[in-house]
Amino acid sequence: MFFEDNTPDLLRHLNPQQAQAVECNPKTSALILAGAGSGKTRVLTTRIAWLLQNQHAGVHNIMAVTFTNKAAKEMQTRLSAMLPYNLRAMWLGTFHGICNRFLRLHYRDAGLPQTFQILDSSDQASIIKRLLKQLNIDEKSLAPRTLQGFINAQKEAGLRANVLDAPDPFTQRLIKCYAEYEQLCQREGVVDFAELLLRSYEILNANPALLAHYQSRFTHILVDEFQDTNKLQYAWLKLLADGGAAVFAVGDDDQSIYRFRGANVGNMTQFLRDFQINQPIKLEQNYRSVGNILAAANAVIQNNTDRLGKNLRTDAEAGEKISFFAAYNDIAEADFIVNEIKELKRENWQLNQIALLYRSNAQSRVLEQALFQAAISYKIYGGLRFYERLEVKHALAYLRLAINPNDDNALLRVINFPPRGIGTRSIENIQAAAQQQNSSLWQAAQGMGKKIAPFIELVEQLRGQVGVVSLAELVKSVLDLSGLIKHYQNQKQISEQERVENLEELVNAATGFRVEDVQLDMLPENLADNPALPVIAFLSNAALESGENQAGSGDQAVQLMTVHAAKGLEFDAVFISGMEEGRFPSELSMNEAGGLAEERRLMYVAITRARKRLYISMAQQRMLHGQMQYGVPSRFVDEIPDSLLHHLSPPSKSRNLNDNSHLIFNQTAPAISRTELPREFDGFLIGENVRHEKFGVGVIIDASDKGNGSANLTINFGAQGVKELNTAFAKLTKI
DNA sequence: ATGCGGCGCCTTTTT
DNA sequence: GGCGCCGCAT
Repeated sequence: MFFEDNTPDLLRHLNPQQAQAVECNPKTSALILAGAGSGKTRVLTTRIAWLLQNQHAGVHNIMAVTFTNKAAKEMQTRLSAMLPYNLRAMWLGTFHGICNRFLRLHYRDAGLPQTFQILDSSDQASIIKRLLKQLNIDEKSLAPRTLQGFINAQKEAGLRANVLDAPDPFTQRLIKCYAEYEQLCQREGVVDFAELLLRSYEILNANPALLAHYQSRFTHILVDEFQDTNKLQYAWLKLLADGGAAVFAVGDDDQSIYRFRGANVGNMTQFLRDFQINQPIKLEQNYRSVGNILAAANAVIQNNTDRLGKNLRTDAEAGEKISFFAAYNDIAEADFIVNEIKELKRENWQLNQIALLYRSNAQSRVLEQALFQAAISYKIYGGLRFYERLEVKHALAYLRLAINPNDDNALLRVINFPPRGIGTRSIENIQAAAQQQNSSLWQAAQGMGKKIAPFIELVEQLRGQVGVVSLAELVKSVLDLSGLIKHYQNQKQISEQERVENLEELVNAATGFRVEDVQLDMLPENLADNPALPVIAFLSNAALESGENQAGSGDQAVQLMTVHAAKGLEFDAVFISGMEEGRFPSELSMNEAGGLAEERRLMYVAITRARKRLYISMAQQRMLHGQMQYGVPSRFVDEIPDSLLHHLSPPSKSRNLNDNSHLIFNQTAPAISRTELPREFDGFLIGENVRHEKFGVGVIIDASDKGNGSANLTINFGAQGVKELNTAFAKLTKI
C-alpha cells in the first residue's frame, strides 16, 4: 500500500480489517477497536513487523506498552519468532516497567536514589498505617484503606498534595496525610506504583531537552488494552507523542474492567479528538467462540449504553447451548462443576483447557475443596502470589536493607523477625529518636543498646556481601544469617514447612535470575557499574511481577481464577460460577455511578473467554465471610435470551423428600456436609427460589409454621423488597 | 519483653 | 475466615 510492500507474507493470514489496521498510514495515529477474540495481539505484532520491514521505523524508534507482564512477554515471544532483528533497542514492557527503566536512567532528574525501591500495595498499606500512627490519627476515624485509595486516585489524576484543596475538614486531613506520605517515601527512597508513572511524567514535563530527546526517538508508540489507561497514563502518552509520533492504540471499550483503579474509557474518545482520527478501525470478526456463546455475549453487552458500537460476528457453527445450573448451595454448585469436569475428562477434553471463573477470590475455596476431593488437579491464579508471601517478603526486606538500610519499611518488617528480643518498646524508642533528629530508623538505631547491636551487625554483614558474592549467595546469606530459615524449620506445623520450601524456592529464583533477561523491565546501562545491580534488578522484578508466571501452564490442571485475571485468555470450556445477584454483579459496585455497566462488561469478558462450551451456575445459599448469604439468579443470566440457554434442573430435595428417594439424596449429598437436612415449611425450604405473580422471583430467607398446615415465609424479592407471605394465600411457585 | 488466646471488625476486582 | 488489638501469663 505504501511504498514497495515487501511483506506479503506478513499479511497473508489476516482478514481485510486486520490488514487494513496493520497497513494504515505509518505517519498518523490510529485507534483499533478490537473485539474479544478478533486477533488483537496478532494485529499489534504484525504492525510492528510491518513498520520494521518496510523501514517506516527502526527498532529503537518503537515503544510498545502493555498492562501485564504476561502480555509483554507474549508480544516479545511472537516478535522474536517473526523477525530476524535484535529487539533489545525497542522499549517493550508494561507502563510500570517502562517508567521504572526511565526513572533509573534519570534518577538524578527525578530526585531519587539510583537504588530506589518499588512498593507493592501491601508495602504501601503498611507505610500508611505507620504514618497514621505517627500522626496520632486513630484508624477508626480514618481507615488506612481510605487514605491509600485517596493517594492513589490523586496520583493517577496527576495531582500532588500541594495543588489540592478542599472545603471539608475530612478531605483536608486526607490531603495533609498525602503530603506527609510523599515526604516519608521521599526520605526512605521508595516509590509506589502510581509514583513510577507520575514521577516519569513530571520530569519529562519539566525538562524540555529530555522531552525533545524522547519525542524524536520514539516515532512509533503502540499501546495494548488502551481502554484500561488512566488519565495519567494518557497524559504521559500524549506528552511523549507530542513531537509527531504515530500512536497505534488497540482496545475494546466493552472490555474496560479496571475503572476501580482509575482506568478511564473516556480516553478512547479523547484520543480520537486529540489525535484527529476520523474513524476507528473495527475488528469485529471473532475467531474464538461458537455462535451461541458469542450471541450470549452480544446480548448481555447490548444492555450497556454509551458504547463505541461494535458487534462481534463469527463464521463458526452455533455450537451447544449454554448450560445453566441453579444449585441449592455453594457445595452443591461445586459438586455440579466437578461432575461436569469429570464428564469432560471422559470425553477427552484437556484439563488445562477448562477454566473455572468467579467474581472474587473468596469464592475459590469451596471449588478448590471439591476439586481436591475428587482428585482433579487444578491450578489457582491470583490470590497470594509467590512474592507476596509473608516469608518471602521477610527475606526480600533483608535484601532491601542490604542495598539501602534507610528503608524504614523493610527495617520495621524484620528488625524483630525472627524474634531477637527487640520489642515494641525499643522500636518506639528508635522511632522517637529518628523523628527527633529527622533521620531514618537505621541511623537512629546506631548504638542504641545491646539487643539492637546484633541486628545492626547482621545488616552490615549483608551489606558487605553486595557486589562481592553472587545474588544467589547473598539470598542464601540472608536466610542463614538472619535465622529466617531456621525459624521456620523449627516450627512443627506443615504449613510452616511450606514456608521453608518457599524460601528455598527463592534461592532457586535468585540462582536462575539473569539480569540480561530482565529486558522487559529494561535496566538501563548507567546502572551497569553499580555493584548492587543484580539485587536492584531482582527486587524490581519481584515488585513489578509478583510471580504471575509461576503457574506451569503446560500441566494438565483445571485453571481457577477471577474474571479479571482471565482477561486476555481463552479456554475450550468455561464455567462461570456464583452467578447470583449481589455477587455478580457485586452489590458493592451498585453504589458507584457506572458500577453496574462495569460489572456487565466483566460478564462480557467472562463469556467471551469460552471457545466451545460455557456453563453458568449459581448457589441459592452460599457461606461467605462466615455468613450465610441467600441469592437469586443474576440479572445477567436474564439478559441472555432463553433460546440460548439449557436449564439443567437441580436435584430438587423438597420435591423428593416424601418418597423413597433418600437413597438418591444420599448419593448426591455433598462430601462436606455443612448442615442437617433442611426443614420444610408447607413444602418450602429456606433458601429456595420462588416466583410470585406480582413480585417476581425471590428467595425464602426465613419461615415459620402457622400450625394449620400453612406457613409464613419471609421472602427477599430483591428490588421489590422483602415481603412476608402466607402460603395459604400467596400464589407461589417453585423455580 | 514476648507469646498466645480471645474478641470484634471487615469483607471486590490489580499493575 | 482472616487480621489487628488487648490483656494475661511466662
